[in-house]
Amino acid sequence: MAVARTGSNLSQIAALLGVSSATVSNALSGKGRVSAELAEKVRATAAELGYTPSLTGRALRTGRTGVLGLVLPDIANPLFPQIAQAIEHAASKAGYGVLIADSRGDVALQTDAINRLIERNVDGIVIVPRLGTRIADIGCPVAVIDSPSTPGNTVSADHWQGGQAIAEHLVSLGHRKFLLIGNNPASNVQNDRIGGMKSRLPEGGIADVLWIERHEQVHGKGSLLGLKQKLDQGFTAFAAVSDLHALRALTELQRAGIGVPEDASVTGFDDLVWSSVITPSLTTVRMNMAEIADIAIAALVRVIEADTASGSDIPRTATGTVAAAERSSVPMQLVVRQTSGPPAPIDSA
Amino acid sequence: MAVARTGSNLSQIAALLGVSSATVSNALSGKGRVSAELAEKVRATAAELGYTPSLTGRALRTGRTGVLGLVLPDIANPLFPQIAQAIEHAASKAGYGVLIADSRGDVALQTDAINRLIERNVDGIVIVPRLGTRIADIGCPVAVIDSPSTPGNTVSADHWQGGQAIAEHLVSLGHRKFLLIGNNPASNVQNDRIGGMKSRLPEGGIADVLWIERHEQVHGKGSLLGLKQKLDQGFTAFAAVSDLHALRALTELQRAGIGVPEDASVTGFDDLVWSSVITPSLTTVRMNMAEIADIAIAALVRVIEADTASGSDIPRTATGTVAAAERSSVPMQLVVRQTSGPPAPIDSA
DNA sequence: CAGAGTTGATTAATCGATTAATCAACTCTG
DNA sequence: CAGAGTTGATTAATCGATTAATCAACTCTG
Repeated sequence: MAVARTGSNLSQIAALLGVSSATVSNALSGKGRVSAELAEKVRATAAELGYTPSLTGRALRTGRTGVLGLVLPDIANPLFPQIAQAIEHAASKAGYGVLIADSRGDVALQTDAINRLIERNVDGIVIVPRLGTRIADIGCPVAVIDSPSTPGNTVSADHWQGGQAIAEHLVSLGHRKFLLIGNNPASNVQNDRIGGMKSRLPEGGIADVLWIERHEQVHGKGSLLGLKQKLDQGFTAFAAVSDLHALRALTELQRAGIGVPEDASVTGFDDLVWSSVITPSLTTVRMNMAEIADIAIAALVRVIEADTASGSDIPRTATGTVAAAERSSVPMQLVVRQTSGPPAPIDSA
Repeated sequence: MAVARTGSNLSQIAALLGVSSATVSNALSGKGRVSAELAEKVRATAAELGYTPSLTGRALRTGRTGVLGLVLPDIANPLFPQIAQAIEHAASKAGYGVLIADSRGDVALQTDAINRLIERNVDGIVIVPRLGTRIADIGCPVAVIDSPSTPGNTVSADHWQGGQAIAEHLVSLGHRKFLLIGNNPASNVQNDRIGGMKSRLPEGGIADVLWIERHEQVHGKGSLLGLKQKLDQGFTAFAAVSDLHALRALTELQRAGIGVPEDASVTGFDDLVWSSVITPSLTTVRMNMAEIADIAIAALVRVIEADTASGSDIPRTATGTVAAAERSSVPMQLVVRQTSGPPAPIDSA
């Protein structure tokens, strides 16, 4: 029944050296009192045998699995790869593995996903909540990556500042009449981005917001956004809250024979993989996911280790805390490419 | 030190009922001999206490962690979310968790990623290998999702048949001169797709292949593909091996003032999220990822369970087998949207 | 009704690592 | 040189679940 593992365990090393397994454990962890020369011998034999500690054995004894859960409710989110990669890398550096739990885009299943992770005894959870979802007290340390304006947010990109950066860029090019394209007004992220853009409007500037979900409820899914008419109304800058919607706007304008960027500028958010290869390539704003992930993991690990240190007398509910970080927002970076340019001279004919 | 867990374990239930923990274990697993009424009482108290077995304890004893690893070396792959979601769902149905390991797009790091998973004692690994990588004997059960033409492939979409479906569609619309757009000729998936498309060429049909990576080595990254000239040379159908490249082609054509689909048809592969919202929406081919994942997980679980059943006397190397499935390819499905249409009438002026 | 067989439970070992408690052998110090 | 303190190790319990081995109490059968 016992599985043939990589071969070595503590007692094998111990037997080989004629010492107790406790001594081997102490030597390798550097915790107990072991003479320098014996410790060296232990390390040598461990290396020779290719010993890797059984995380299962350790987990059973210490109560910590060394695994974090990652919950990304909005699977359709094209940022998924970037986020997953960054989190995995940051966690791996901190000595943790990452278990994924998908909620198939369904808000109700988000709780299921979280429970599945908890059943597997994850030490903590990183969650990028679906729009509007409040993270209830879960009973295990959590780091939330959403937006700085969300209560309980651990760390996230500074979407507001990103909006400002895009708006400043467009304003400096001479644009005055903006169509801001969002998807769902319930999203904190989208609201921050739009708020940031609006906050940098020049005097006399105009910024209408087009919410795609509302538009589609009226005109049907995948319908045109009517950007040609907007252009005729004098809008020259089409600033979307995501590259996804920017792409939609760009192709709709191109299809209508409108030149980008000569006749209209288009901008996005997120710098998705294809943003740089389309023609014209997309001006956008990028988040520093690596840094966000590092901060989130660091904050989470801090809570986990504080939990363990404080011992078992603390009631479980107290451990259901949302991790806090000193820096809760990371600046976004403007990426100027080809879809933004000065507005066409006004047709004063 | 002991962590305050959800509260209940086998011995607590046992103590509460005044029986031994072995009996509780037997009652819940249905393995040993337990009277029907006692079994019922055990189940009732277990439910009452909200007992969930400690997977760590079980793992230590049985040598199986109930966790699978997922290796997706090409993180930039926009299919990532779909794949991860499908695998997680299939694994979850089979009672397994999914640990991710990212190799940051680097082939060399693929091995690192795999080793990290093995150190965490995953029971098996699902891998979508990076182009051209052969999966060496890993020392743990593996399921490979690549392409039917790859040796050692467990299951994958039938990329060849997908290519045929797209080609048949375009041929039936009247196209005769195709530009097939690929990225890297070392990719089995891309070669299958292109091979499939070529195999359905009508008599006298022409199909050139444009490999983007080679093109960019000459003309620089993100450079134009020169599709306008191709159109002038009589090419009417631009069939890419991925939606990503189809999007690149589409925007390049649109930017050059060429109407899609009136003047040229464009098709992709994969049905990525944005394919349906761009204008015109993209004709493409979709893989049935849910079914592929189900088959892959089923095959993997079969190997894992066979391993365990056969006991520990079998040398470890024997367990490094690639899982095989009865059905190793799953048909792709043509999705006709707006970017494909009949070719423009020949300018016989 | 003796002996075999069955039923329903318990005992005790085990998976690997960690760690508090203990202990033997030194080394000091006054 | 007795007693306190230190050093370097071992002992043994523990985390939770599983399971082979054992056992007591029945129920048959010839």
